[in-house]
Amino acid sequence: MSRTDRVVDGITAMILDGSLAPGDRLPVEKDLAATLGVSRGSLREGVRALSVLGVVDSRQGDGTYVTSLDPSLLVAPLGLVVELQGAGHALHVHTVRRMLETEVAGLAASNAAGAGEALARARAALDSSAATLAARTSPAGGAAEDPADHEALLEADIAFHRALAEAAANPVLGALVEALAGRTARHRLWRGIAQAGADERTQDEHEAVLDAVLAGDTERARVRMAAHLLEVEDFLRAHG
Amino acid sequence: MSRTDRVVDGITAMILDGSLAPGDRLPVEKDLAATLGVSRGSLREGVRALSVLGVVDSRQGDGTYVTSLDPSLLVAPLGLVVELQGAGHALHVHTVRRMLETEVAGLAASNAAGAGEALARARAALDSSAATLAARTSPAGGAAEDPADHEALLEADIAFHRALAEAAANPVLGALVEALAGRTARHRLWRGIAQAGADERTQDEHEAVLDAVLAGDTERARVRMAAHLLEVEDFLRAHG
DNA sequence: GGGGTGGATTCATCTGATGATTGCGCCTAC
DNA sequence: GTAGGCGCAATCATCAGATGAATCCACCCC
Repeated sequence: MSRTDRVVDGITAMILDGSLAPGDRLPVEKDLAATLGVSRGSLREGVRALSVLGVVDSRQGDGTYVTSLDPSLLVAPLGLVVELQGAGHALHVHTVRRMLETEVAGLAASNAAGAGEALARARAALDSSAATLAARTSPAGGAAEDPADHEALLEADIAFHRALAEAAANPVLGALVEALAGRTARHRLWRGIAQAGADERTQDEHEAVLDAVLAGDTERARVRMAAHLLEVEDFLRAHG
Repeated sequence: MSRTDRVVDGITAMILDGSLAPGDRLPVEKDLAATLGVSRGSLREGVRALSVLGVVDSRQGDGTYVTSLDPSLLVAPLGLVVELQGAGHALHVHTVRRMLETEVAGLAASNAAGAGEALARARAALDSSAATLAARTSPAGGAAEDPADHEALLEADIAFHRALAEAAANPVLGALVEALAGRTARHRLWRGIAQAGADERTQDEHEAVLDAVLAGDTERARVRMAAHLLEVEDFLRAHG
């Protein structure tokens, strides 16, 4: 086992056995290096690795702290990994995303009564994208999309799905969906959707999902979300 | 942006734009450090971080290579992250696991015809655990479980779910399930199940799932897997 | 032709030093 | 007495150089 691995294992072990809790500050580099029996260089490599994983956070002039260990933080690096998959497993990734988002819609519908704020954000996101679609200069299906419109629709799409995930009230589920539907992946998708002139249809599908969620109709919400993402998958197959 | 981040971004960018493909060898540390404009120490921190993420692999005396970038490799660090969640989000994690495994069962049933080998391994895993249950000295429900039996049941459980995931033929899905149902998490679960004397029942549930999968009955496979994992979740709530 | 051996290459690790940033206590001015 | 500014100490960030360990590969001997 390399020195760096010893560092990573040592620090995670300290977190697991409770000697380091979220928010706690790690010993200074020199002391921690001595404790773990490695040099400062090796220690820094290990700490940096944990930093990339979102487990700790180093601040110059201050110290190194254990993060909150929130799922959203820790799953973030998975997004990078999804990017690296490239086109090879894009369809597989999206299949999993569809499964998870379907459950998100179902849970959000079940929780509709207690998730008013999150659902209001979902509503606002759809209003925003509707306004963009109504106000844009070029007609639907035009090849010369306004890049600003494109960006606005992408933002609204992300906001909509994120708000639904919050309404589902499962942070692990939300974090995974966020990681799987990465920004660049979505960027590619939306390009294809816009080129096919299907952005208005996407808007309608989003509206249908939200209607079912707001009505607390779990099954309809699930089916509509699944159908929506199957459409997206078709775009992946056809234009991806 | 720190130097190390520059290193991570630089290397991932090279992979994304195709100048580095899976299996390729990275330039030697000195050259790469010069290219990225950082010292060797900073370069090593960045490379080590990517190594922990499973993106690259350094071998002393040889060189540093881009890994296969298989989902199973890249999702592995997620397992560590799940461990760190501790009891806080255990139920949330398992809820997501249930969702994914339900889909695994469904896909495995759909693919039953073309996944004979994987399903044979699932069958073998169940035979193994059945033999363990039949041969064990202490009667069911005994508090004094044989640790060896406990370990054997755990192994068979892991093998069963893994074989099903292979039959589902979606590597991303399989990798996620593997990460979510980590070894130590399962260890805790099985302890609770054994103490409650429910290991025979678990065996029956596994058998029911496999029957439906082998019959190619997607819906029955899904329902039975979901029901099985709901049982497990009840143990989490009661004894976790 | 096959197997062993040596050198060259490359990563692994350590040591020491310097700069940048932050936090905190003290000190001064009002 | 209080508020604001200043300086010092602590800490991480980064660099440079040197040594050890593992691997690969070509060469040589048999």
